[in-house]
Amino acid sequence: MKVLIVEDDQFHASYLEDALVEALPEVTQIFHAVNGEEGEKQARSARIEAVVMDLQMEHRNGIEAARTIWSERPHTRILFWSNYADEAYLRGISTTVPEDSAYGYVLKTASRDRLKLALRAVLVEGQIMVDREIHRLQRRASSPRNALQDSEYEILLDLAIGLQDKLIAERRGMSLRTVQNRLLSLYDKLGVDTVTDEGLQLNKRVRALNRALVTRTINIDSLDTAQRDFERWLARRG
Amino acid sequence: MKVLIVEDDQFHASYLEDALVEALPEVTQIFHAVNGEEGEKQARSARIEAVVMDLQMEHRNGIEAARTIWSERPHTRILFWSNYADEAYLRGISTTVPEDSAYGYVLKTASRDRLKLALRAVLVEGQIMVDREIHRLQRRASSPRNALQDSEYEILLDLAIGLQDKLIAERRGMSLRTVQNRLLSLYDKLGVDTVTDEGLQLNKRVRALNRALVTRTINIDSLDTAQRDFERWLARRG
DNA sequence: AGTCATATTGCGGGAACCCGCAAATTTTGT
DNA sequence: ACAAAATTTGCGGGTTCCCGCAATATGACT
Repeated sequence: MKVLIVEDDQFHASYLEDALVEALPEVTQIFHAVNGEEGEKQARSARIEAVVMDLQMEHRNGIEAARTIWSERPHTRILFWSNYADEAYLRGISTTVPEDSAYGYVLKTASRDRLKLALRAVLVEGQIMVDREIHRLQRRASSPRNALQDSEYEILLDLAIGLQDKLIAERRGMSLRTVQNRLLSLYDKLGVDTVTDEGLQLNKRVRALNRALVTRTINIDSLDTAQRDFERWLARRG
Repeated sequence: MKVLIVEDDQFHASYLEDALVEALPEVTQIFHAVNGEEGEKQARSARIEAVVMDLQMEHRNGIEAARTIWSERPHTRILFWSNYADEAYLRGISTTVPEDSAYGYVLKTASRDRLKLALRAVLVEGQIMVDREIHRLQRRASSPRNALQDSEYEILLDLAIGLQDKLIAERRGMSLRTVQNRLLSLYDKLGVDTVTDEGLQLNKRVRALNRALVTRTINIDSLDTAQRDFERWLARRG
């Protein structure tokens, strides 16, 4: 069995490799990549079927790499291994994972035993395994109150890359007023208090982005991704 | 010699400890802390004079911890050890470091040898040692063109936490128009192109925050810090 | 002292933003 | 299928934002 480790931090990579050989005797070969782009290449050329993937990486992040890997070989089993329980990454995963492929999500703070368990469950047994901490977030994200629905999340990203109302309306096919309504509920859900105790006004848009970042609803990677998505849309639009 | 390691990632902490005992035989005791707050406490209670400090931490980041440690014992030698060459952290350090204390800045991607060298240079010899990558950033930050001056950086933070022009003007003691001028040059220096190739307009404020984050001029920690600074100012203002 | 560069400030106007109100449309529940 | 609930949309107005223009103020250099 061939396993690919995609991880830019050398310490974490070697720790992972150790855990891997301990936990899975069936592993015959271990490949390494230090960023998403390289990960995609190796997965392709070595016809990898099991991957352990960091999410935060310099060149192309784990979500994007997973997306292309799955598009080329949908049965690839991918265990995500990340520092944070970060809603931005979660959304990326749940919209990406193919119908019948196995994946898992483990935090780097998990014990070695739990990591080994997840390695076996996902890479060998083909199960779905998600860290409880993450799962809590996922539930919150799918409960009605206080959580962003996908359409609101899209608009949040649009806002975050600096689109103005009119442009968002065009991109998402809504009227101007609807966009503004969405923004209102976004402000509400993000807890944007536009007025301080002293009655001072704040800039809502900036405040919304600020809150979204601080609460880890989005992260800097997602700004990057959203920007590229937008540019692709621009190009198609002509 | 007693050394305190402040680092929330266990792998990095143990790697650091290994390097420390290899490089500095004069080390007699090693203390550990997993966040800034705990770091401050240990430094105080154990009267630590040498610290290796991660910058990115959950509870209180390295800059803030260093600030209080230095305020209590200005001769403490601190080696910062961080993942990123991040301008936001840099500004924090250069405004914090006392006149006659030693410090250093090493990237986690540096080789083990370079780390050991820095450990000796800073903690034992009391020298200043800054990774070349960082130094490049520092120079760029102090060269006239294209770099933010401190007053612009302040305004960037104000913008980033959502203050409107009028409030910034009050806080910084300038006229409204001056604030707007500052914002203009800020937009310029951050490379905020408000207009896409297709002639579409973008929201400058949000765009500015976006760019500042993506170029690592500021980071999410600094949003947090700036917010607290603002609240302190609010309280004083009454 | 005098000249030139740079910063600060006021004024004014067009565009964007925030949002209340009310009508039209879609979705949901039974 | 029908009513209630939620969403979408248009209109309009009060703010805030962006910025050109021009008058002062401040600083630097000779």
